[in-house]
Amino acid sequence: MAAVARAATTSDAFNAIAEPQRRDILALLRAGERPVTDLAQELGMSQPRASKHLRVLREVGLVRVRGAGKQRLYGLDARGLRPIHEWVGGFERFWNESFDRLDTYVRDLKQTRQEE
Amino acid sequence: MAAVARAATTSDAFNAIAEPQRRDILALLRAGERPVTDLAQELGMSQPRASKHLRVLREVGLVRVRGAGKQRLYGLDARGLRPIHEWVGGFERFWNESFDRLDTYVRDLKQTRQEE
DNA sequence: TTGACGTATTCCGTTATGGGAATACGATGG
DNA sequence: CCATCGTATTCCCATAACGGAATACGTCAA
Repeated sequence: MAAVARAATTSDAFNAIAEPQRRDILALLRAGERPVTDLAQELGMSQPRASKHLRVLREVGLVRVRGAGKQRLYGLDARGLRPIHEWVGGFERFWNESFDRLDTYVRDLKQTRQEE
Repeated sequence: MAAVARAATTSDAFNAIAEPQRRDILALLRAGERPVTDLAQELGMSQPRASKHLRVLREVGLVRVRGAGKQRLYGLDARGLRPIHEWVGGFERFWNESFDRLDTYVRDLKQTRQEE
């Protein structure tokens, strides 16, 4: 426990949605609650895997579980996505406006020789 | 090269912005182009570290570099954030609407005993 | 050329993540 | 109580990812 290594982890919404499969799960859940098996099958992944992803999603609060008899129904709790939407939204004017500036870059690149 | 292990990597915008420090960098760049040293200092991180983060951001296309004499100026290219904004936006109605549904959950939790 | 400055990269160590397989749990129906 | 279904967890592996420190590069000035 000397070096710090990886700083953050899969403990916030940003990280949670960085995983494609988790995004898929969230997307599916918009249609309504679903048991793990359902999701796993629909997404073509093993049940354990789906469970793991759901765990992460649950820990960050993007998903809720509800026991329904023998099953456990997972449901979406999108509130955690709002901060993300807002953060990204803070760049909205840039992805429209930035073209002028980009032209400058592009022009420059021809002599700067972009590495890689 | 048997087990696949981690599927995706830090090769897309979603992953890029999963890192708090990279988000900070992007935020700073909204003010305009900046050399690495500047960013590093302002964010209280070492120069190598800043360079590494900028590399990731560059590889996903969220940032552009431009050689300016002895320096290299980094600039924002927010276009890559748009898809993210849209994806997350797809959940907008849920973080407002979902309260009704949440009530159901909450009511249920009292008997289901949410683990952890 | 040499030196200096600004910046990128490499090497190393640590951590954590995603996946697979097997297994442990929990609840329900007999 | 037992078998079973649905689901979560554990164990293990391979890999990638951050961080730090040292170092290699590239460019410009003298």
